Amino acid sequence: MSTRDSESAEVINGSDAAPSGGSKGDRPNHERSNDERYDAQIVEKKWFARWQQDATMYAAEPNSAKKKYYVLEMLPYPSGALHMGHVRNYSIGDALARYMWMNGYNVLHPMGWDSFGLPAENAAIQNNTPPREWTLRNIANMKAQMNRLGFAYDWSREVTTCFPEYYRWNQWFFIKMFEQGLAYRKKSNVNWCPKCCTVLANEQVLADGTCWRHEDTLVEQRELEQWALRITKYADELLRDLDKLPGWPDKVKTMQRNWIGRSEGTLVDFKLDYAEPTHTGFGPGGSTITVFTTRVDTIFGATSVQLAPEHPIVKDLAAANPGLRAKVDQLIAEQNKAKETGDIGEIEKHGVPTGRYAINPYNGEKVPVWVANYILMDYGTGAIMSVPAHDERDHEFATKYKLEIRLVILPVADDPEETMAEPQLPFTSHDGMLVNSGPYSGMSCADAIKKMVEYAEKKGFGKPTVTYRLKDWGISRQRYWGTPIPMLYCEKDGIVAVAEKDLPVILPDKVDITLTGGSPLGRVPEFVNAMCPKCGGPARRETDTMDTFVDSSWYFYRYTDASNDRAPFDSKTAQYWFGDAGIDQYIGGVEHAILHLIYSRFWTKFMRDLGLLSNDEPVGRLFTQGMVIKDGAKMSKSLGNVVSPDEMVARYGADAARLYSLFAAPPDRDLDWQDSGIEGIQRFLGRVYRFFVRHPVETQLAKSAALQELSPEARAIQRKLHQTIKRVSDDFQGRWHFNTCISATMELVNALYAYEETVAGAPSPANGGGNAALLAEVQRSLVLLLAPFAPYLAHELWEMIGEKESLLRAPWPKYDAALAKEEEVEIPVQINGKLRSRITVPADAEENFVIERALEDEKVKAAIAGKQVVKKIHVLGKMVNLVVK
RNA sequence: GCCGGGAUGGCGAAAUUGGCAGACGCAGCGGACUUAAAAUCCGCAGGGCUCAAAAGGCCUGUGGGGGUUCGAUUCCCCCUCCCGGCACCA
Repeated sequence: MSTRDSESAEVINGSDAAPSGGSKGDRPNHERSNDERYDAQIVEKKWFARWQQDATMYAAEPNSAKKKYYVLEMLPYPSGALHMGHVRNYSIGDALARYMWMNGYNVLHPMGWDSFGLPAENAAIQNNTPPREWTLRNIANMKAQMNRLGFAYDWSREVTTCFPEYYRWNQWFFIKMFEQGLAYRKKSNVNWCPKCCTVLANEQVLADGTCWRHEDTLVEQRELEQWALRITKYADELLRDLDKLPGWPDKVKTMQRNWIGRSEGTLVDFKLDYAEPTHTGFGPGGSTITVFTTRVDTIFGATSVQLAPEHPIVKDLAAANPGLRAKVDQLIAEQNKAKETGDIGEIEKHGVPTGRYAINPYNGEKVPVWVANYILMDYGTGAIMSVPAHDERDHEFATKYKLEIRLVILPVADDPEETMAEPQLPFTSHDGMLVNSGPYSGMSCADAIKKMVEYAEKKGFGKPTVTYRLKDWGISRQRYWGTPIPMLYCEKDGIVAVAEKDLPVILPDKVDITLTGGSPLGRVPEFVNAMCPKCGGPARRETDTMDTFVDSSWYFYRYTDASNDRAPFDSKTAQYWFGDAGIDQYIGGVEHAILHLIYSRFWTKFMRDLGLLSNDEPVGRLFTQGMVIKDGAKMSKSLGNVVSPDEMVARYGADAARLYSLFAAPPDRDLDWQDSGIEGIQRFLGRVYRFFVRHPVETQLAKSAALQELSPEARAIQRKLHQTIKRVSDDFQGRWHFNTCISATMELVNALYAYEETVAGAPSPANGGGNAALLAEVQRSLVLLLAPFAPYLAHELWEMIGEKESLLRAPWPKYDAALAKEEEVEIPVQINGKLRSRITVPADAEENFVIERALEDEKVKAAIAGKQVVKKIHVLGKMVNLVVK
């Protein structure tokens, strides 16, 4: 699923990092400080080893009475090594998963590999390593990296899409779609990337006409027959159901809306004029041109009809007219070139008259029929009515070719005099009044559209319609490393699906994958030659493979029942985890806003209609994290600003890398990586650790001792603790600003150090009494607050304070409003909105009391001397403002 | 052109409901510890002016301009710049 991973394999090197510290000889003076030093490498290795033996601590509990929570990060393409974007993505998900566990939920938090795809083939060609081998080695390496980073995944549910146990269900789904007419063969102009040597889906071509994997390579147009999935059947539902997704970012929903591109309009038949019979086959009563328009109200201003160069009528006309044909071929060439360079929006408009006329059914007027290079055959009907007065493109074209421009809409203004003023052309507003439009003159645009559509329907020359920009999903790929399409071509029976009992169609191992000469599978006779399941005769296998986006369209259902060999998954189990609303929280990059996130919505609706699911949508809440950048630019090899997670782990530890990626910016914003920043985090972790070393507490103390008789300083710490619990919990519950969760925790630690400084000896449990018990409670809570973000350190401290139960299942600390409440507050006093003084009052002091105190304040007295207080504003606990004259 | 998002110290950022702008961290400066350094701990710190200095005081400040309000980083109008997406889609 990863877009453009070019990082090569790097072996995790955390295990052979140099030991920190560096003191070799006897240096008794520094013994103490060395004991206090936190060595992340040693501590993390210790817990890493334990976690490998106790993987079950992460597993979801299927029969639990707890409430379920499904948190998921987008699965990576196994490119070789994790990059910082992955670390950020997974740190967010892991923190959330751990938090939800600690809050008593039954959490599903799985991981897998989107492991089919082109890079494996390209690597195979370069290094002479089979794609499977290369892929599996990368998976092993990246899994080791994930484990070293301490992400708590339920590996018992691991999904690897290139395994037959998985892709057989791709084939199964495909056959179901074929049976229902949702998968079909289609000959059309398709996007062809000369570097990938394969067809691409529309979604995989970037705005500038380049390939999503090769930004320097323009995609070509080729006419090919290939398999397509009828996603357009769900176009309307895909659009409507976006309204059911309040947990999705507006940005993503807007992008999907634009992509689906629903447009309501009218189809209108223009009869081709037969006054000039020709030998082209269009005699009297000849052919009809159906145009699509969203502005039928402007039809009395139509002064020509424009056809796409590839329109069938143009083909017929050109066939009989070599002069026209040459010009049309020229227009087609211009259009293709513009499509390839992505400049279709800036193409210079050209057109040629066909010499024929069409009849406007509303007024019987004959208008010339032209062919123009800016009309697209694959949108609407490939034919438009041209209204130069009210459409920018038509206006430009008509001006260039001196076609008539006829005003039929006038602007409506408040002032009736202005209404009649001639607008600047083209006047494209929908807010207007019709003129020069026969019986419709005087109507508003909206009314006219209604009446005109009614009339067209009554007379049978037109009807309302809806068109979409969204096209069916072309999924054939002329490459090797993908799911074989389970179809056969039989001379007798034609196109036949592989029998279900014969699934999976296994992707053969030893295949010549050179890029030329069509689909590699076509060169494997054992694969190609098969038997027709209908007649038993010889049949040829389909040799194209599926787009890898098929793999990721339903993988998250497979996690719920990953080893099922009778079905893609068990419906009941999937229903438990998906509920009605889908995945509770999905986290990934915004680059999949269109691709993966629209395909998987489509797949869910298809599976629902198949009876496998009851949810309409796969993802209830979606979070798109920002990019990790450095020196103001996205990390890339060519810029040389790549930060390697392995290096960060080796140098600072996994906790520091994770904590920094959450601390440096709110997760939805881009994160500017600074090496000095992660050093600060390392210092913080050491600071926490040192405090625990200096103040060893037994956790039982926190549970047993009474918390009364606290010194004022201890009471302040208690207050700070509960304020911190509130801030961290609120941010988890609400807006997910982990940076402020972490800074709040830092403040608590700073307060602990200040406490230690102020009250000499007070923190020691040797003092006994309430203060020591409180300190134990604070330290225990601090570990819990850190656990979602820095699991290694948290586990180490948890053990140090004598806790035995699993930290991952320990209950999240409870916030106590009474304990968090300040007794006294400092209130700013403003005079005319400017800060002049501060007074300290009891937190719940009444207004009169506070204002009285403010007026007694020396600085305030000086500021208002000789003036009259005309207004007194008091906001409880916030401020006082005195307005004086 | 259209649709999103953004602009706050030297830097990353915070201010959650209109109420002390700059929490927290980085970089910086000063101090303690040390033979020294590292590490650690403590402190200072938006800009400007005033004051011998300090304390203090005053002015100013959240991209720019206007507005609403006792009070605006926050709400409204206009503008500039940056990032992302879409774009002859009829």
